[in-house]
Amino acid sequence: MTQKIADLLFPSLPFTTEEVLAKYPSRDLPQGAQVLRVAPSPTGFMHIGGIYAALVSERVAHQSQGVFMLRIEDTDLKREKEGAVELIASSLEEYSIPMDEGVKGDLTEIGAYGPYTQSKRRDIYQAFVKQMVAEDKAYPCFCSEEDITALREKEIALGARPGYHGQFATCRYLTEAQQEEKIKKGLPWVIRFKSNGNYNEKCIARDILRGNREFPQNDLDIVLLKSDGLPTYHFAHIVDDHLMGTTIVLRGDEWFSSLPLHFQLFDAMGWKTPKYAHIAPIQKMEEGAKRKLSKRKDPEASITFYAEQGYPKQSVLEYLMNLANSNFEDWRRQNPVSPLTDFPFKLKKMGSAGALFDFVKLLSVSRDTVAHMSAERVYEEGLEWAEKYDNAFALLMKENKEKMIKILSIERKPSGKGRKDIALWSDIKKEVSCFFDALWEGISEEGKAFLLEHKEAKEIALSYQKIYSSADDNQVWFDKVKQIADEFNYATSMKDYKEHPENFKGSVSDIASLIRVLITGKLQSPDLHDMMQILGEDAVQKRLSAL
RNA sequence: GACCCUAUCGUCUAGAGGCCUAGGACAUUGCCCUCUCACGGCAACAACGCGGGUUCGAUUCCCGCUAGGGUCGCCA
Repeated sequence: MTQKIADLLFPSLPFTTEEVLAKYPSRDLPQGAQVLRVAPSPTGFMHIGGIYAALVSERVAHQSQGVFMLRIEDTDLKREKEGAVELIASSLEEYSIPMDEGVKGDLTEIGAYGPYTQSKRRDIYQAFVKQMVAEDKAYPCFCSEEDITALREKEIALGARPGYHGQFATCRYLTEAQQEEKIKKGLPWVIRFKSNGNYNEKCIARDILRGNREFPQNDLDIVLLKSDGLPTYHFAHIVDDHLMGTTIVLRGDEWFSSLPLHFQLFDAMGWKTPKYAHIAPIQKMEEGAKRKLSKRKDPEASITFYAEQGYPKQSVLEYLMNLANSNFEDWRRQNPVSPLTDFPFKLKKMGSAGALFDFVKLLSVSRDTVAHMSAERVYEEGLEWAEKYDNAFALLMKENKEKMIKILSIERKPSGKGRKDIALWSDIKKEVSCFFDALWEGISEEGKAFLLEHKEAKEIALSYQKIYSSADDNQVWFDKVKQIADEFNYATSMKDYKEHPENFKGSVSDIASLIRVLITGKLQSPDLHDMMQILGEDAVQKRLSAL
């Protein structure tokens, strides 16, 4: 009976649902393989939470010998921004999150279950929606925006639940003749789901992370197909994830409440439901309260923030992985140089409460990550960053490649137990500034304060200057520092000093610090002897006599 | 308003009735090491939101309360 209406609504579709289904055979995958996808909207903004979800999804898929897809959910033309798809695809590429199927940075698509861009799947959705109308599982609705607003007001006034449901779902009760008349009149329409749910009865929603939860059944006749002919999220989700063979739908928390609806839709189509995992959004602390990272208010919500500030991508990934599975850091200690992909990630170990993004911890993770890198890699990645965000410094780095690598090599050990002064690529400049006249900013505030505390700083510097030689090896170098210490009545051994501090003006530590301040401008630096070797005799002499 | 989710040190968390005197990491503090700063090592500080049950026993199970968060769109 309703076939007539279905034909009237969709007079010319290029294929039937049977033909579509035939083009999407079930996947031939090993036992236990999972198929996951990440499905962002091209809004021109790449949220850090999107990378988080993608990282986790990719791990689950590839660890199980499965498939990871990138699907573009562009069914809302109003929100779409130019270049947004490229941004999404290239972000995944930059963060080394490899996808097997989907849209690539150059906008081409790979994979046999496409297209992976929803706006290119319009006919597919329409074929299924047409079938639903024919089967009386969906119906056209001619309500205008004003009608819907009026309906809501009426419901609220009556104390009823808002929404298009039950007796309030006016278009549900239109006769076929009425439908036909309205269609022929050219009234705009949408297709709504004819829900058979009863709000007063319960249903069970299963979630991998939260377990089985009880919900009221869904009785909302939600929109399946919008007046522009594109599907809503709900319908696109059902159709795509069925056709593409998704086995686990990993998505944000905000979808949890839609679970009864989605189960109901799968059921109406006669399809097997995938498993679901809802993850909590990343939060931030503001005025003592946690709240979701907002793309409007929080620059750190966007991954461009991390790129600009110079956060190494590896560090961000390590931190996110730690947020996802807190035992990651234990594993990392045991396996300091293994690739991230060796970590046995467990979806079930993810927490269900929203995690607070902790920049102090991120920085700590990053220092550690960088400490494990070779000087060459630090140079290369640092240069890559500088070329985008600090041209002048990039130039200097390129002109002084060998010297830069020598500087970065000081106290750098493969074990990662060496220097930890670089967390961000933008830190490199500060750490090498004393080696280049163009960057040298003189003695820092703390350094000046230190010098003021030591009245005889100038004499010490001059005495030391006389005996310093760049030919000295580390041992000789330090013996000379001690010699100066002795000369000015500073303890040459820390032990002596600690036992009888009253016998000395200070310790060799003060002498070393004094030299360090004059040479590097700072109170902290990697190995002083090595620093002075690289600086060279002339520059050292100049700095020592600068007081 | 209705429905749903979440709740352990400052932060990320471990914990799935006795293994908990609640463990780890970051941060903080102290000590040690050392040829200086750092690195590293050791230690300290520091938490089960509140109230009822169930139980011989509850951080763990149940019920309230409270506090955060989410959903209720022709946005995803």
